[in-house]
Amino acid sequence: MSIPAQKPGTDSAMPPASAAGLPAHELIYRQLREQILFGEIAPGEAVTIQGLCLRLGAGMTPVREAIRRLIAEGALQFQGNRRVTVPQLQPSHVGEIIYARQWLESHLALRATQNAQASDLAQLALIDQRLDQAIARGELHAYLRHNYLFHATIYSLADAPVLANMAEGLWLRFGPSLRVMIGRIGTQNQPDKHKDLLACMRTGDAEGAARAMREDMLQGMEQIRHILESPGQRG
Amino acid sequence: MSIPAQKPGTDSAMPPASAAGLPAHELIYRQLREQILFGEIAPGEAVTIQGLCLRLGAGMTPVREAIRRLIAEGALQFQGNRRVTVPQLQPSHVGEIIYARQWLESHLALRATQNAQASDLAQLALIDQRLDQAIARGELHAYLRHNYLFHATIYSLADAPVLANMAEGLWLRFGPSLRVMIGRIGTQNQPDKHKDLLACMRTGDAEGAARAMREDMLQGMEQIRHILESPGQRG
DNA sequence: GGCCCAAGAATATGATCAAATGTCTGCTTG
DNA sequence: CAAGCAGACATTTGATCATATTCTTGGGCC
Repeated sequence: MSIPAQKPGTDSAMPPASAAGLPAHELIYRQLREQILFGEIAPGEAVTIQGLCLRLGAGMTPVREAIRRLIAEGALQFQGNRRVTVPQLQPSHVGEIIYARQWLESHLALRATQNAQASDLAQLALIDQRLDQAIARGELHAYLRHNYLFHATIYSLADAPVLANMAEGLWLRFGPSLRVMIGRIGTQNQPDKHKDLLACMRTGDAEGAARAMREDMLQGMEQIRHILESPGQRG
Repeated sequence: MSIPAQKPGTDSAMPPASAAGLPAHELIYRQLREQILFGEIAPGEAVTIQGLCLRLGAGMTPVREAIRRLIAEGALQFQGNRRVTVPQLQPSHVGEIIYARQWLESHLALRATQNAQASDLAQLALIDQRLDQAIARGELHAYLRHNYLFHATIYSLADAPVLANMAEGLWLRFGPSLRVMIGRIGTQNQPDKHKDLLACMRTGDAEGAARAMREDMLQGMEQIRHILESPGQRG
């Protein structure tokens, strides 16, 4: 996704308010994206433009633009006759996503290992530590957010904007189902390969990092596939 | 307010235009997409909302939605200060796209071979025949369109919507530069592997089809990379 | 050369029009 | 007489437009 370029403003003091100065459609896009990835909106749920206008207290135009953008990214789908919903992930789609993430994420991890500075590794370790906290406390929202942040940080380290963009796009597709899966199984039963991955990155073992990333991804995706194929689809 | 809207049973004069009934933002999106892929708008060129409103004779809202969508797909980029342009492809991006298309297109060709019916193969052969005509006549526009159509048809045959979507998204990124490249080199010097690919598909040799597709892609992308790295970037 | 002002373009709002869905009523039929 | 279906209506929602507002930018003036 495109992080808007440095504010061409005159001053140097960028206030910590992250939401300052950005256009409304950008803010709405981010809010909706968050809610789809981590939050309130479940797979299969329908969203209405006017409902969002009320919920977010915004006008129609920015909401419409944000929705178009999310549809283009696959986070929402146009359900034929004017109805927009969060897509239900199909088991066959999981297979496609696994195939794509295998070569995307492993390559991104490889390149990130080659580029990573000590400060980057420290930041990743911090994120992973917070992730462990969220697991221990069973905090669903924090778990999802930090897990995503861990991967997204590696994407940005890879210095491969096109591939990173593709990988982030895939998160929007399986993210909602990931949330359902974790919500049902719990954060406790989520072993990850982040420690292995970080160890490889520290020693510069790019191939090993790629392998760890691939295994980490596979673990999660197979659980999603299992949930989707089991009876008792969401209600 | 209570004017009973006559049910559209009073048809009689339904224009055969295929573009009928679709919302304006969808039509504008398609027009812009065409123009970026095959047509008038060159890499680096800036597009203004109001300019498009005049050129396409549409209101602002549909134009804005179409632009957001194209930005999300990477066909346009948000140039910081409220300026929207067609991105200039960087040589490093070409490397990323090659890496992605290797996996994507070969897999899609493999699956398409497994799914293809005789009628599908006939349609592909027809497209390729028209492509050869365009090459022989040096028709740039027809060449680009049929080349894209050939690949897009294979994507749709693969029955893998997520991967096909990713592959089509990549076309929007290198399409404009492909047009520049062909425009400079000419259609004559564009050997393709389409005949090999079709032969493999006819015999059910999925692996061979994947290999041919990969080689076809590599030929084109390397030429794009060469053009980008050569002096005299277009202006 | 720097600052102010004006023009133009993008953002955002609300209103208006059209279409679709869901409901309600009345008629027909078993 | 009750139940089911059909047709119209009303409400909800999406699509589009005209307009106000803000921000950038370029030129003119001091």
